[in-house]
Amino acid sequence: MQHTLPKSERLNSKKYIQALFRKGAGFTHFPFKIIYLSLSREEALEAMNAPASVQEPPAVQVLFSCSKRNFKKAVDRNKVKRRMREAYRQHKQLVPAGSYFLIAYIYIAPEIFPYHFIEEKLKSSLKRLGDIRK
RNA sequence: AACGCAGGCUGCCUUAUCGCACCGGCCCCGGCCGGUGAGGAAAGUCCGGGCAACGCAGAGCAUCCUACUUCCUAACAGGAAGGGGCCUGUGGCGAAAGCUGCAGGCUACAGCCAGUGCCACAGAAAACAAACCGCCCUGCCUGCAGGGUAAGGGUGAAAAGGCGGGGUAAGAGCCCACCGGUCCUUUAGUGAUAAAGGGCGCAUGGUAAACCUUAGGAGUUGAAAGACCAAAUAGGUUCUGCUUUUCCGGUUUUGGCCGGAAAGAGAGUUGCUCGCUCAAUUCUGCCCAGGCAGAGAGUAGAAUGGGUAGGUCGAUAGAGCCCGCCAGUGAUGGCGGGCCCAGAUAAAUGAUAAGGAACUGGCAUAUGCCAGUUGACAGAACCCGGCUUACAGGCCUGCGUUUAUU
RNA sequence: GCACCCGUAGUUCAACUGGAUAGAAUGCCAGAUUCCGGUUCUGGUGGUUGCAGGUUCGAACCCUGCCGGGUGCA
Repeated sequence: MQHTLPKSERLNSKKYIQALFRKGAGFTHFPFKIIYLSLSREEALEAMNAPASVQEPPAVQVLFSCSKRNFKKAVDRNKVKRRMREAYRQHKQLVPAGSYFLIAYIYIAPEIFPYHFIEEKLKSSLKRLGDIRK
């Protein structure tokens, strides 16, 4: 499996973001809050916003966010989101394939942690997600 | 040399691997190859434009903004140069007050002799005036009355030009010299203004970041503007207010028809007024010859309810950047040459490693070795010109203080 | 992205559109009342008027720049 994270694997549909936050289940795994939602294949395809030529949607569409309340400066928000995205890219093979999912990672800690801490925490959170799905 | 303050410049570089966004090319149509990829403030959103829409965006009033002069600019509340005022340092003259040269800094700096308002407390009095103490004159009942007086005291942030001399009963620009003020003239300057001369004894303190006056300027809304494509749906329903008019001409459908003119609820234009533009003005019934009622239409307001949550353009070659020459004190402008430099849209710049460079500390002092750090403020969102604010370290300039040397 | 509003004791509000110790309620503290607590009464406490400049003799109020909080807009 490749360590890539193209646009098709990132959630960008306004409609499905709203659906995820309204209907999705979630848990807290410090320093993240994780919300996930299971989809059918057709829904996953629509959520991609991709051209009609694409037939197979990715297993997971993910989004990363952090609150403006905790980080007032845009630089800090960008830094946190980039670190989360990098950690997810390195370890996304931990999510087992088979069904279609939307996942939101929300950073809830009030301070910025170094990359390796975030990486470890994200790894363990992905394992926990896999257990839930079983 | 060290420290502090102010201003300006800079804001680590190179390469590799993995990954992200855009552009170009190839082709087996989703992969490969190549290129490019945050800032001086991208920030605050405080000014000024471009651009776009508003049915044509005209006049007056209101409202808001600006305010020494000249210039620069697409424009500006920005910038440059200059003038006036204030402050600091230092030198000269002088007994002092003060005057003046040089250097630096600050300056929302039009008008309170157009008008109005305000100036608490204190004080006699806070502005066409006015007598508390004091001073002087007169009268007599010898401590009171009448009068003169703004030099002195006291109050206050501020007391009716300042200071000296004359003058006087005591005083007072009452008179005079100097300084200040104001008006006029001349000269210099594009101008603010400056200098000189003359008139006026000068009856008119402060406040316009108080109302206001004068001069100049501003239409409103902002890319969630706006244009197009696709999808969906219902320019839906209910209630309330207002309007739905008049005249002229023709006519063998005469309670009708045709043509013309005015009016017209209301809407749009910036808050108001005018002006301009748009604008339903129809049908049926009854009474019987111009009225009533109903429906419909237009319009304003309120309530209630439904759909979409995608894409393309706008949108990245511009008042653009770099170099040189010329004009100008300068901001800036002109000419020539070269260059293409982010365009995302739940929102692209990250992670890791190596080398160099810089700084800090230690050993040691041509300089080498070892260790550590690469840090501050901060992330484009239609684009420009400014302003303001934030900023580790390094470099440069100016000023001040201390120490050392000459 | 754009437009707009508001900052006064710990809290909720005043302060005559510039005038002197910035008030009131509540809260907190102490005392009185009670066997104790509450209620009630008395006294006290608490403020860099968000911050920094400016205008003025004088600023919570006027002007400028920052800081913080909030609201609306397809």
